[in-house]
This record gives sequence, C-alpha cells and structure tokens, in this order.
Amino acid sequence: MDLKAVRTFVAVAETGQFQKAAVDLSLTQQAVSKRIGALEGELGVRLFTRTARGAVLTIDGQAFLPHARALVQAEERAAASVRPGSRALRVDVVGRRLATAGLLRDFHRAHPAITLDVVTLSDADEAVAAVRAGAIDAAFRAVTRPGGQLPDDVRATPVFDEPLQLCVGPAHRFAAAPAVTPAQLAGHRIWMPGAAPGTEWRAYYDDLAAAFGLTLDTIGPDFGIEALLDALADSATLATFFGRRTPLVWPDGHDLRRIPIHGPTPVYPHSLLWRGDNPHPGLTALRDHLASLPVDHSDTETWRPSWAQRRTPPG
Amino acid sequence: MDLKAVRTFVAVAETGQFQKAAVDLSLTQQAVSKRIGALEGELGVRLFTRTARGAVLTIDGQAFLPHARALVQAEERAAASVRPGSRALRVDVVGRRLATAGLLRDFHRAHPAITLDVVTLSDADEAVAAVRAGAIDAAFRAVTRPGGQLPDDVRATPVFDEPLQLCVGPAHRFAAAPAVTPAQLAGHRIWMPGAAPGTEWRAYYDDLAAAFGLTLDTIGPDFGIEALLDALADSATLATFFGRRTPLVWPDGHDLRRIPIHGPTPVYPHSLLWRGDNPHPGLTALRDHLASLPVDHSDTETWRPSWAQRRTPPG
DNA sequence: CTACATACACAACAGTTCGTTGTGGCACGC
DNA sequence: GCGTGCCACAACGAACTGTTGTGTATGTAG
Repeated sequence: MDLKAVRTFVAVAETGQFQKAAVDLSLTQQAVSKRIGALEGELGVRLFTRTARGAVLTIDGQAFLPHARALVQAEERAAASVRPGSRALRVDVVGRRLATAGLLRDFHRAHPAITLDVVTLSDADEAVAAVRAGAIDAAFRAVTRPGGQLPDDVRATPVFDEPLQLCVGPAHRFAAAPAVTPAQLAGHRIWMPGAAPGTEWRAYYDDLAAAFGLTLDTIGPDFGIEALLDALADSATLATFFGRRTPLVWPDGHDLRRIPIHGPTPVYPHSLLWRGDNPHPGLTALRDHLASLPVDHSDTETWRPSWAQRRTPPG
Repeated sequence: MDLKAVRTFVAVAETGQFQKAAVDLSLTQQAVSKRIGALEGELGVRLFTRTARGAVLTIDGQAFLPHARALVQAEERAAASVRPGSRALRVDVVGRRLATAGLLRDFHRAHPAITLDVVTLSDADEAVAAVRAGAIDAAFRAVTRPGGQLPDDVRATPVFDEPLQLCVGPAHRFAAAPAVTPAQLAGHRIWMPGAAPGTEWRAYYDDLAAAFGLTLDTIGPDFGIEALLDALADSATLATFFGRRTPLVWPDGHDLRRIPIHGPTPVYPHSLLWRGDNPHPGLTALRDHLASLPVDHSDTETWRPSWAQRRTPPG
C-alpha cells in the first residue's frame, strides 16, 4: 500500500473532489485519479462513486477512511519519534525483569500527553554517553556511586530500591518455601542468561553472589523472558531473581513460584540519569513523578552493593 | 515515507542482518541496503550501525522500531477493513446527535476483540439496501413500521427509545427553564441543519413538528456538530434537539443548556437492522448486547410517531 | 434546446525510481 | 595470511509516476 495514495484518499474524502484535492496536493487531477485508481485496484474495492459534481465515499470508502487517517497519523508519529529537537521523551530501561518498565507505564498513565519512547542500551557506560550526547533524555541505571565518577553534566538520583525475589519452578527445592535467606542460597545455581560482563547489573549480581556464596550462571544468550520462564518451569535446579513488582504481566501457562527473600533482602538500586541542561519538558515531569513515589520501608533489613547509595526520602 | 522501506526496516531489525532480511523479503541484499539508506536519508537519522556480522539498531532505530511496527499493523488493519469476507463488523449509525454511537462504544468496550467500522449512509432505504447486499452488517435506523415493508431477508428489532432534550444557548428564552413541554415549543424555531427530505429521521422530526406545531428549520448544510453548537451558543432564538445521552463527549467552550422535555417526552425509536443469514460472529454478539440493555421506564408519558413500534422488554 | 462549465477517465510521453548484476572494502576466524 | 561473510557503491534495464492532451458525461445558463 502506498502512503501517498492513502494521503490522497484522505484529501479527496475531505474535499469531496478529485480536483480540489489535486490543488491541495500540488498535483494534477489526473495524477489524483491515478493514485485513487491504483489504491482501489490494490484493495479490490471501489472507494468513491464518481459524479459530475465530485466524488462521494462508498460504504467501503467510509469504512476505510478512519483507518487511512490512522495510517497517516502513525506515519507522522513514526517520523516524529526520530526528529531531532521535537521528539518524544526517550528513556533507557534495563529490560523486563525489573520494575522500571512498570514505573514508566505508571508515568505514562499519569501524563498521557507526554509521548514516550523506550530503548535499551547495552550497559550503564553507554547510557551515560547517550545521555550526555542527548541521544536519550533519561536512563534507569544502577550507577549511584558516591564518588564523582559521572561526568559533570550528567546528574543521577536514586529513585527506587527494588526488593528481589527468587523465582523457581514447581519441582525446585524451594518451591514450597514461604521465604528464603540469602545464606540458604549458598551454592545454588542462579541462572541469569544474557548478563554480559561489563554491564552494571552484572556487577550487581556478581557482588551479590560474592557476598553470599551464590553460584551465578550467566551462560547462554538471552532469548527473552518467555524462554527463561519456560526453562525455569521445567527444571528442578534452576532459579533466578526477579523484582518483586515485575513482570507486571505474568505470562500464563507457567506454574512458577516467587519466593520472598529476607534476612537481608537484596534490593536493586535503580537510579535515574539525565543531563542537567536537557530542556525537555517531559523530563521534569518524569523526575517529579519519580520523586513523588512513596519510599518502601517494609523491608527492615536490606542488602545493596557497597557502591550503591540509598534513596533519601523526599522533603 | 515508503511502507515497503518500513517493512524492510522491521525485517532487518528482527533478523539482525540485511542479508537475511533480503532473503525473507525475496530481494537482493543491495535492494535492502538501498531501502534502508533511503529511509535513513528521509528521516535524517542513522537507524543501524553496520558491522561485519550484521546490523545493530542505533538508539534512534530502537525508538523508531515500535512506531514502524505500529505502521505496518495499521496498514494491515486498513487493508482488512475492506477485505471482502473477513472484514470488521460494519455498522451504520445516524450521526453524532443521537446515542447510537455511544451504544457502539459500549459494545466495543464489552467486546474488544470484535473490530468495528462505523459508517453513515444517507437514509434508511439505502441502509436497508446495503444490509441486503451485505455491504454493511447492521444498521441503526428508525424503520420499525408494523407492516411488512421490509424485504423478507432483512430483520429489524426495536432496541432503544431515546428521550429527546432541548439544547439552547445561554441567551435563549428557555435557558433557565427546568423543563419544557412540547406544547410550549409551539411556534419556536428548531434548527436541524442537514435533515434532508426523504430520510427517516427527517420524517420523525416532521411528524414531531406537525404533532405539536413546531417550526422545523432544516435550512443550511450540516457543517458538523461543532459548528452547530457554535451557532446555538451565539443565538437567542435557535434551539435544537439532542438525545439525552449524547453527545457523550461534550465539546468544551460552549455554554449550552440541555432542557428536559416532559408531558409527553418525545423519544427517538432506534431499531437495529440486519440480514437474517449474515454469519458474522460479531453480529450475534451485537444483538445479544443490545438485547441485554435495560429498558428505561423513567419517562411515564412518551411520544413517538404512529409508525414506530415500542420495544418489548426482554424475556 | 443549445452552449458552456465542471469533473473525471483514458492515452501517450518523459523523468524518475527501483531492483538487479557486478564489484570492492572491511572485519572476523581458521 | 587467506578465506568467508556482510555491507556499500556503480551501472544498467525495467517499471512506475506524473504531466500534457483529449474525450465523455452531467448539470447549468441563456
């Protein structure tokens, strides 16, 4: 389907005449006639009934019109998504295993007028570079080191400490356990496929494994969360970590158990990175939204890496 | 923007290689390269970083990808909307002045899996012909005449009697009235632009005007509901009728009053038309949905044209 | 009733685009 | 060091797109 033809169709439907649509589009009437004819031929349906005073939509044309408008609109949005200067708020999140995607969805519900584009970069360093270059407007990463290791123009705030849970299949040893301690997991295999060395979340899990003697298994490429859940459900020894609030949409057909971890509870320290002089209005709204989130104090005893900074309550 | 290029972009993003995408699309690698290059040139942004082992999405490419998918999906829906045999449920409604559009929206909420296309035909006769020809699957019209004037294969059921209200601007004589009777409206100008002779709703308003001595003003083309509301808001003499439950989305910026009508309350008799042997599954769902609507008995004294049949309560 | 104006469709031609073949450069692995 | 896989550039032929010119039908004015 040719988008030029679709736009022409909309123009004819709005003006009611091939002639006027041709003037609007800076074309000849014959070109408009050809485009409409080609579109009709492709769809196998007549879109207009031609009269001596113009063109009237057929029933099929009426049904097609809103879809044509949607198509033109989608095209405009697609182009706007990469238009430098006036594009949507572009945010980097780690993936679907942690709650940041859900946070963004909440933000989108609270501010539907702000269009969002979600991207995923390879690691925190690339995210920092992208934030610095203006390629993205914000990044959810765990880089809240106390020292001034970030470039001066990049700001970071801890926004959210996400408690981790153990996720196992029904045949796993801890499947029926009400809760586990990190010490109980010593020696157990924790499967985190796709955790490439050099990424900041790999560093987090490495620290976690070292602190409690876990065996971290990062072998194998990441085939997506569905494949991971499939593998977990069928295994008696595999286990993995998930954030407590995620995935928000749990795929059906997996008889998986989520086991809370206490004494201490490992928490993943999400931070927001942004460039101080980024004028995007959506960025301010996002920061305000995150700052207004309540701090969860339900876990009295928590563990985080030495380089992670605790979020200070607002006010 | 070229939709072929967009589809090519999605294919490359999914396979990770120009080469494989070319095979999938039955093209040469060079053609894929050209298409992507043209798309990048049009957007002014680089979408892939080319490596010796394939192509990786840039940040802009990541942001563009969901929009590209949406674009392809919109194209597929647009084509499906006119595909004979397997198209969406196509329903004819009178316009935005009465509640039928809202009914359809409720139906869509109750059955989101059933895709709907809403069209508007000129009058009931054309709607009957279109239902008969299979061009549309159902029509909301007021044609429930007791006699067998409908073709044998077209069925009709009264579904909904919509009470009318008077709609006036703040300067109108009845602007502050809590309610009016039809008799009070005798001699007043009721503006119904676009009510062309020969349509069934024109016949309804003609009957209504004749029964109570109203002056029906149908002069002027229908420029849409917004223009009508603009004109009403500025006039001290113009008034018009609206259904009580419509328009559901009342445009802002109009200081308009809706005055109930009692003694009797004119009601507009909506019926559903469909062809008895139409196998569309959505049609059955629509009829069931309408049959399950509660019958409104709050208006004890109602008026309808002599040719309109009252809806019988379900059961 | 004739003459004109309007609106759309068909035909022929020119300019451009699009995809193919052929070729070269670059990175990775044996 | 050389082969292999992947992508970009160049040239050519085919297909497409838009323009001009013309025909036909319908509604309107004199």
